[in-house]
Amino acid sequence: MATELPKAFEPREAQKSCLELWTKLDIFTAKPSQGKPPFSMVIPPPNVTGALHLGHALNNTLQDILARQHRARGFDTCWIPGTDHAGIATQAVVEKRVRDLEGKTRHDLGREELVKRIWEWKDQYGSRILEQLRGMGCSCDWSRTRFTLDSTCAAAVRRTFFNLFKDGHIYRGKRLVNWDTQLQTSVADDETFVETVKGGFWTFRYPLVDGSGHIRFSTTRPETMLGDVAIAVHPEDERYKSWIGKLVKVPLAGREIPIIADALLVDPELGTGAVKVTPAHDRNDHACGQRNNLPMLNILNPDGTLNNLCGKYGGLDRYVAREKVVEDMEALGFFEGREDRDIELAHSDRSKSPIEPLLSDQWFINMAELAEKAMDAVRDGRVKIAPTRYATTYLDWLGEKRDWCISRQLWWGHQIPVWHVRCDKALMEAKLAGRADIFWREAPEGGFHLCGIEDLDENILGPQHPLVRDGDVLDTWFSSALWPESTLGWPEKTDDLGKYYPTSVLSTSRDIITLWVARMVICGLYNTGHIPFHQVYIHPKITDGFGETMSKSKGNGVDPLDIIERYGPDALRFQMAMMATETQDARMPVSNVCPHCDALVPVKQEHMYMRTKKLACPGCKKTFRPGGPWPAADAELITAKQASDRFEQGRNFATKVWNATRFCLINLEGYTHGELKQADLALEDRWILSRLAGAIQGIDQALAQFRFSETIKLL
RNA sequence: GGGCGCUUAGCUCAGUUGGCUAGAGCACCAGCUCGACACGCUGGGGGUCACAGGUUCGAAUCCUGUAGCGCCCA
Repeated sequence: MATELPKAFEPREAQKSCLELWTKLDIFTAKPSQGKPPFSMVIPPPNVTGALHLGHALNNTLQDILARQHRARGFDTCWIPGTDHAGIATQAVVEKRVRDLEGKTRHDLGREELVKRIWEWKDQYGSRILEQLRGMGCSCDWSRTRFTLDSTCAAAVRRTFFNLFKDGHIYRGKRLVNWDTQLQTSVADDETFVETVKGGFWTFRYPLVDGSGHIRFSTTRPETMLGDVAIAVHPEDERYKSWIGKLVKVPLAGREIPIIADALLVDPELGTGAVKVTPAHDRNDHACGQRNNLPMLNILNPDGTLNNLCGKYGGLDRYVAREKVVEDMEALGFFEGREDRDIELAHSDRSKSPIEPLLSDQWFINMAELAEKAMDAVRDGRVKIAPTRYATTYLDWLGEKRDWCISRQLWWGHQIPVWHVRCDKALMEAKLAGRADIFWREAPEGGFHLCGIEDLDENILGPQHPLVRDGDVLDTWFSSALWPESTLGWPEKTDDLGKYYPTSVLSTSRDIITLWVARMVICGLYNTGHIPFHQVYIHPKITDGFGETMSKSKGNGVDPLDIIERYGPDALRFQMAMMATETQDARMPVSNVCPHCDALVPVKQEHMYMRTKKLACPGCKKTFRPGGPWPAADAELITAKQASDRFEQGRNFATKVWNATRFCLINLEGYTHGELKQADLALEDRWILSRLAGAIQGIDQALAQFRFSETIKLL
């Protein structure tokens, strides 16, 4: 018993021996055959692209506290770790590497080769996240580690899609996407940036068909007149009230379109008070088109030229056509003037070319029925959300029942298991009769869609009718939405699924309540008939010293390993739990550690977005690069680690515990363990024991309410 | 534009159904080389609880309004 501890607490040594001990004892592996009651959680899978920052550290610390508390209280605890393939983000990273290193685009490589490269990249870098989790001391069941693209998850994705397709929840529809005309692909909103460009603001007029006058309107994109299907005015606008319902002529298209009333699209104070409506090429117009049941006329080819709907303008680049359209309108006397204007225009991150809103074919999940069931699960209390106010976010969003667009024009992800074919219905019926693993139905664009549980042979209908697989992949959230059941082995009836599903607690960030939490409830209910988790805990967010959330693009994330290296994992965890208060987000002002003299140099707001490439230490005057998610090491400048004196409190607490233990061990030298009788105890000993019992009780109560900060104080 | 949240000490934050003199850590000041611990111990200064009204015996806490900040959705 008489082991004297070293005088100072060395977190690094302690961490090493703890990790070894934990591994040796294998205490984190859940064993469903044990008779203990289950306590299970799934980790919100971080993107394989990114390193973890303090936001993850916070969430994972809180989950670890819950896991360890339940383990200590005799639960069979199963905390499943894993990572997310993060379609767009990951593909973009690897595409950029290929472009930078080899000067090739993904089209040069081809689909198969690119996907192979991404897997290689993932195998190389994906483990970093799991190392970070281990380094933080997370007590995950590593034997059950999953990846959203591994075979277990793939089986769940396939089965879910097949069932949804068969049950008629999946349909093909049109949607406006951000189209990159140079790369000829759609890009996500967060892959675009807005830049102010010099443009024009043209005013034209269309003649009323009954000859009673003209209606004037303005536009920044004259070429879209070729796709106009209506002119909208405000229903209360006295100038136009009597014109609503009348027809006007679009001179260059020879089409007659109605004047309609739309209070949402039109601001009567702006411009002429009349707006042209091009529902296929503008977001607001598209919404207006849907509200008013207008046709959608697509006038663009994928390469940014006008298509053959545009008559003599067909084949012209949209910008050439713009000039031509203006000229022709002027020649016809319908042009009223042009003024210069700065336009806020979305550009593609990758090609830097202007984005065109374009209508394209996509796959959707119909939310009407599925969303209602997910709402019921929260309304009747089967799924509890803490803090309770976030239930509103969840219910409001689901209440809109907006259909979920699940197709993405990418190569990295679960490819949509639908094959297109054109042939006679009789052939389909003959060839596919009795096949329970294939479901088919007529496609709205003609021919048939076939969905298979396994990949389909393209010659299944004979060589005259080859199947063509849909090239799109599923939205990353589709596979994440299955995470609670897929990680436990569904659709197989595994022991894990029986014991650990539904999971006990889901701890996550509030910004994905809709994208992730709601969809997990939807899919969990659909797949298993049961909710995926009993409780949802929404944790606060860590922001930087200026109240801004940490993100990769802002460059203000802090690597937990920097903190661990300087203060130790216990300090990190202590501080994370300390910051997890009920009501608000917590600010974490950080400093760069001068790599030369170890001085702390506070991070300032102007260092955001990695604009500052070089800093001088005010102490030793030497220069370094501030810490951040840089893509690569800098050959000339050392990159600073980051630190914050906030963590000293945690470090000091860890030292205090260490020394108290040391004190006990020194005093217990020669003491043999025996039974304690309350009567023998001195008053001060009884007091200590009662305080201990009180603290344990208080902590259990606080944790049951997810009051982590309270817990730390009780310690 | 709609919704949610926040504003308490120099800094970061607690303050649960309204109820003793509004608390903690860091920073600051003073004193402590005492056998666990200076990454420590003891003590101290520091607040018009964003602002303006209201309800109440009593408001940081409840209500209304104003301002500023943040987030989500359009």
